[in-house]
Amino acid sequence: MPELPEVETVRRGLIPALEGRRLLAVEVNRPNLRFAFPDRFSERLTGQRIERIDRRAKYLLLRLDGGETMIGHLGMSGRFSIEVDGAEAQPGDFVYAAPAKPKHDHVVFRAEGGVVVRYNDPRRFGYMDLFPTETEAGHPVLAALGPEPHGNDFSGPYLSTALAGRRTPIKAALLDQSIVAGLGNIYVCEALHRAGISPRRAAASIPGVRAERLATAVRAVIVEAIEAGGSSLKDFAATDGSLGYFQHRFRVYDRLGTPCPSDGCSGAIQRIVQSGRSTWFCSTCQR
DNA sequence: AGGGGGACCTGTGCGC
DNA sequence: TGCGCACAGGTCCCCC
Repeated sequence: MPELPEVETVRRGLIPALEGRRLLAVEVNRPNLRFAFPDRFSERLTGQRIERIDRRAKYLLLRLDGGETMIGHLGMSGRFSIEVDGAEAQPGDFVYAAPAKPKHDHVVFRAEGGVVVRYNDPRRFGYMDLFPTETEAGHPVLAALGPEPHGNDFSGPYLSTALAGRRTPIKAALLDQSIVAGLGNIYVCEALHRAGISPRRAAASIPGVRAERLATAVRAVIVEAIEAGGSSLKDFAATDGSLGYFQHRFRVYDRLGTPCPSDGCSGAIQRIVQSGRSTWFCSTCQR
């Protein structure tokens, strides 16, 4: 499912269900997702109060009152759903849609107030770990991440410097989480189209004003997508079962053959493959 | 060292 | 209807 806007949407959905609540039980239904769960995963979570839920790039960070943080990544198909146990549900409670196939409910979190949060992930590319919060800066998956695309550290000058000397296509560079953290295939395609830059162009050939334009496009597409609740492909739903609607604003992603939406452009959207992944773009206005 | 390709998984949609 | 293939929002590892 998730790039940064979708993960942020999930975070916002989990907050009312979990923040301030203690975990009463955590069922782990298999030994691993993409990697093995850490030692005593369930035991270390049980009894902990979730003080806050943060996000870094595509990672969710659940801050526990015992001093550890649970980190989670949704991979390609991970999703959380929330239910409130019928007996404890109150009018107006966040009673949320159940996921499709229970056989892929790999982790079930039961919290105070009858809250049941299920992690469902058919492809199991997701990931969960626990670490002492004070060691966060050295955590292997977090240490090398670049700046958030809508944060103050991401700018035209930063991007220009980060891309210097890179022979790789700009499409691949923007997917590199150490350059900018949180973009995936959708938002890279969309940002390059907005910036009028070809996905095939060498990253190093985007200095100065073009880097400024690209950074602006990246920021804009991420901010708009967060505001829209992310993009819902297939049956993706946020934790509350609602759908993001940014997919209706896609200009190029999965739009092969449709007219280019750029003002005054007579091109049509094409699809190519780069590093084994689809890229959609307009070769008329993206140079 | 940077960059490309394959691997990890299951599900779905399409053409025949 | 069934079958096989292509493809899917991510990232890690290996090899050049």
